[in-house]
Amino acid sequence: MATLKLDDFLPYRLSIASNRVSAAIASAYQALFGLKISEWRLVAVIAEGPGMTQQALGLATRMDKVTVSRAAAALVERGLVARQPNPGDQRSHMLALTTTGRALYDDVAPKALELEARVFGGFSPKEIATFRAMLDRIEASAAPFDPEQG
Amino acid sequence: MATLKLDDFLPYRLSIASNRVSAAIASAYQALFGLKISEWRLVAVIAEGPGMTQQALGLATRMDKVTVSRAAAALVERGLVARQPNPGDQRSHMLALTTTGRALYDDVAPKALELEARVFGGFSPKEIATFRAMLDRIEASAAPFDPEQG
DNA sequence: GCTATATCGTTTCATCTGAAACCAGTTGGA
DNA sequence: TCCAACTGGTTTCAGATGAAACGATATAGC
Repeated sequence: MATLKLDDFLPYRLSIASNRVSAAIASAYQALFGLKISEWRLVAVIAEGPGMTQQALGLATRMDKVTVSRAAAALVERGLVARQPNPGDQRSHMLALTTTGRALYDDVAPKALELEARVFGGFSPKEIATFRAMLDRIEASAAPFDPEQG
Repeated sequence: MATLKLDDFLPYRLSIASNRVSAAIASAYQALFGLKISEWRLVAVIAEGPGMTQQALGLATRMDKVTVSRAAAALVERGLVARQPNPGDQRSHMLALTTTGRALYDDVAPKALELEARVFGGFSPKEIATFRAMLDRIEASAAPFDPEQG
């Protein structure tokens, strides 16, 4: 008879920790900037490399195309992102930050890093590197099970 | 102008890794046993220490009382869990596994450990301990922001 | 060219989640 | 012994999520 203590079960611990962090971040973004996490992710990726289609954004953020569609629509609606025609394909558009969007990004980014610093504040640079590498390995070994092929 | 590469942002990486693992586990439980993660968590905790109220289960699994209520109802409905009167308080019940429920648990637990082993297979015992300790710290430092208090 | 198939993005629908309202039962004071 | 405040649990409601169906455009094979 196998025994399993829930508190020792790593997938459970991982889920709890991740949910707590996400909840903290989500409520901060919402309160400070009226942004959802999915919207913030899009802004961050578009800021890095403007002129991406939603399909490319989905790959970059590992989010579902439905989520991307809704987040993009909200950002366009708020005037933070503009859609430009994609010369090569009329089904899609190139997304870029507007001036307002850029200003918001410049505002949010430092706060995001600050939040990260608070949550991972006790970690040394070496520990951060170790943790990041572990997440990579977990992500890779969990992916095969996962239907979504990000 | 702060720059933030999403792929380097730890809360993002944590969320992605956790979601992948959860999705893998959820679909396995669903396919093999018809259990949701919340239901499985309840079964695991009740197996460890029978005779808990839903309130205690919520604390042990860190799940919302609504989630616990629904998971418990589903398990009772399926005959895996039985409610016994709580002599000290008529608002609540003591939950325990039925014989069927115990049999299911004995069936699920090894599979759960197997899945965990597959996802964390590349980790040495020392790495597992390190990772667990890091999750503890993250959980602790994210909790203060989080409205839900255990 | 023309048609079948594939792709980008949106919409619809069914499910999951938790906040808030709610009901039943409990407790602490006057 | 009341009644007000509280607590355990359920129900209701609103938001988030993703699978599947859909419309519009692109592409490949004939």
